Amino acid sequence: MSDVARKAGVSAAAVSYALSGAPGVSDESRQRILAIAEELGFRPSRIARELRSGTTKAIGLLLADIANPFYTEVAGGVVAAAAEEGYEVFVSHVGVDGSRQSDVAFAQVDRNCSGLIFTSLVAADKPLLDKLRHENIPVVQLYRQIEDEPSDWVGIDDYSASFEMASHVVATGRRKVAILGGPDTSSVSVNRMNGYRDALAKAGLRAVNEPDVWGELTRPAGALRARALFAEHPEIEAVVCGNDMIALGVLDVSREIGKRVPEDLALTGFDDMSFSSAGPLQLSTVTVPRDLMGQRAARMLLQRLAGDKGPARKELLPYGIQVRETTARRV
Amino acid sequence: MSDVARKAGVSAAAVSYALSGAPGVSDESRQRILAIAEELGFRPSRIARELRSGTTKAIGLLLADIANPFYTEVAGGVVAAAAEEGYEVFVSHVGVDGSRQSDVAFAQVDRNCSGLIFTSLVAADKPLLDKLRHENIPVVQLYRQIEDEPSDWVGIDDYSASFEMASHVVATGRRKVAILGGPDTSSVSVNRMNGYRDALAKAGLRAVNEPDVWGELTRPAGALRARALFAEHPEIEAVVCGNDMIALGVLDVSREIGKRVPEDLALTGFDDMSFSSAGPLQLSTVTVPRDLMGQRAARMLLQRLAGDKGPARKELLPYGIQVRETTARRV
DNA sequence: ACGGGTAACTTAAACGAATCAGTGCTGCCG
DNA sequence: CGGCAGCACTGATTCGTTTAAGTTACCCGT
Repeated sequence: MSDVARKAGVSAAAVSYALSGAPGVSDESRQRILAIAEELGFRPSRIARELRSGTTKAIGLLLADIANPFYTEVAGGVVAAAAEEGYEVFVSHVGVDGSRQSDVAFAQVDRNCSGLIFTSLVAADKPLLDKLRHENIPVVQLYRQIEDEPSDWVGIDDYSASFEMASHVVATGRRKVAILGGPDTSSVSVNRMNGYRDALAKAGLRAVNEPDVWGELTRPAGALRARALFAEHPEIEAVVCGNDMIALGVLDVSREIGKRVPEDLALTGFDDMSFSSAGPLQLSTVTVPRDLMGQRAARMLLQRLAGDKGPARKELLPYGIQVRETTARRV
Repeated sequence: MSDVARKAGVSAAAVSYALSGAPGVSDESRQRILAIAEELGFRPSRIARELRSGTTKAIGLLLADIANPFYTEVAGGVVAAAAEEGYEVFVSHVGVDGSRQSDVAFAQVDRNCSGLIFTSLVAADKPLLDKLRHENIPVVQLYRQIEDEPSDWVGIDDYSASFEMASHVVATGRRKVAILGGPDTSSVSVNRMNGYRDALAKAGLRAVNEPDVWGELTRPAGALRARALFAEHPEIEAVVCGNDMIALGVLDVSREIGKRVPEDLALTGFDDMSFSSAGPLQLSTVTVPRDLMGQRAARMLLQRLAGDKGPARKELLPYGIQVRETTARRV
C-alpha cells in the first residue's frame, strides 16, 4: 500500500480512501491511485483489514459430511447467496457423530466467520449455541433444529410432506406398511416419522414394525433393517423410509429376495437425491428445495449480520411430492 | 490477551510465549497462565496472528461446482488430510465455465490461503498459474492438468483405464461402438477418449461416430447426443462414455426407444458415481479413488508448504474396472 | 480584507498478536 | 569474590490496514 502511495505521491491513508470508495480524495487523485494500484498489482491484505475493522465478510457452514450430496447442494445455495453480498463461505465438516461440532464451530469463529449455519444440530449442541449467542455470533439452523433454541431456522414441513406421502401409499391400496425412519436425535427424522405414523393412524392403520422405526440414514443400514423386517413380516406391502438412502437399501434387499417393486412392495424415500430417478426404476420421494434452503439460510444470517435484532424467524419452504414408479398402483 | 496477562501478573508477551509453547517462561508460570486463559475463555485471534506472522494454516480448494458429488468426495479427502496437519480448507466454487477461476483463486490467496488445489484447470488458466507461481503460492493440480505446467499433479491413468474398458466391451463381442466423450478442453476427457479410441483401433475397429465424440459431461447432453446417434446409426451395439452422467443420458434414451441394455446395447460410464450402482440396472464403469485423490493432493500441497522445493511430482493412483450388468455378454 | 466553511489531504493511533532486544536476577566457576 | 552465562520476563516494535483527528489551501460572503 505504501508503494502505491509513494508512486502516486500521496499518503497511505489517501490510498485507503481511494480504494474503499470513501470520500476524502478528489476524483482525479482517485483515478490516478486506482490506476497505479492496478499497475502494481496491489491487492489489500484482507487480514489486516479484518484485524483493524474487527469485522469479516465470511460466514461458516458446518456440514456433517462434506461428501454428502444432499448437503453439497445446500452448500451451493449458501455460497451463491453469500457471494451476492460479497461474503465468502467457509465450509467445514464436523464428522457424522458430531463430536467435533463444537471444536469446528469455534475454529470457524476464531478464523474469520462472523456467523454460522448449522446443518446437523442435535439436542446435545444446546450449550454450544448458548456460548455462541454469548459471543454475539448469529446462528442459523438449517433444516435440523433443536427445541427451544431462539435462533433462526429454515426448512420444510416434514410432517406434512411425510403425512401426504404415507397417505398416498395407503391410497394405492397398501395396508401393511412399515416405517424405516432416521435417527431419533434428528428433528427432521422425528417429524417425518410423526407424519408417517399419523397418516397411517388416520387410515386406521399402524406401522407393522412399530415401535422399532429408528435407524441410520444409510443404504447398508436400510438393507440390514429391510432384511430383518421381511423375515419377520413377510406380509409387508409397503415401506416408507426416512430418506432415499434407506429406500435404496430396501430396494437392494427386495431384488435379492425376489420381492417385486412395485407389484409386491411399494416404496417411498425422502429427499429426491439425483440417483432416486437415475435407474430404470424410479423412486417415489419428496423433493426438498436444497439449493433454495441454502440460499434462504444465508440470507437470514446476512440479515442478522446487518444488525437485525428481531425475534427468531422460522421459515418454511415448499416441498414436492414425487409420485414415481415405486408406488405405482397394483394392476 | 492483556486481560489474561493482567490477571496472571505478567506481560502480554509472557502470555504469548506460554500459549505458543515457546521457551521463555517457567513451567509454573506457564501452567498458571494457561489456567487463567482457559478460565477467561481466551482464544487468540487468528487474524492478528496471521497478520503478524505472515503465514496461515489454510489451503484453498477450487471446485467447478460445489454441488457435484464427484468433487465433494474429493473435498472430503482434502479436508481430512489437511486437518491431520492442523490445516483448514477453504472450499469455493468457480462456476462451470471457469470464468471466475482467476478471481476466486486470488480471493482465496487474499484471504488466507497459502496454497491452492485446482480441480478444473483448462489450458486458458496457464497465465493464472504463472501469476501464482510468481507470488510463491504452491499449487496442486487435481485430476485435470494442463500441459507443460511445472506443478504437482495427482490423478489416475485415464488412458489405461478407458483402454481396458473399451477392450472389455470389444471382448464381449460388440463391434459397432460409439464414443461419447467429455469436453476436449479437459485433459481427463482427452485421455479417456484416446484410451477408447486406441483400444478400438487395436481390435481393428473405429468408433462409428468418429470424430464427433466431444460433448458435455451431463445427463441431458448425453441423452441429446444419444438420440442423434441412434437415429443416424441404428446398428450401434455399444456406447462407451466419458462419464457416468452421459451414460445415464444414453440409458434414458435407450429405454425411450426400446433398445434393451445390455441385450441390444452395451454401455459403460466412468467415475463410478453412487447412482451408477443404485438402480436395478447397474452400470459398468471405472472406479476413481476420489477420497484418496483428495488426500494425496492435500499431502502434496502441505509438503510444498513445508518447504519442499523439489521438481514437480506426478502421482498416479490405482483405478478399478467395474464390470456390471450394462456390459453383460449377450446370451 | 477577513473569518468561516469545506474539500483534500496527512498524521498518528489503533487492531491483537509475535518477537527482538533488552533487563534484572540467580547461580556457578575459577 | 568478581565475572559471566543463562533464565525468566518485560517493553517496544512490527505486521498492513482503517479511521479519527488534525492541517492546509482555497473559495465565498459580507
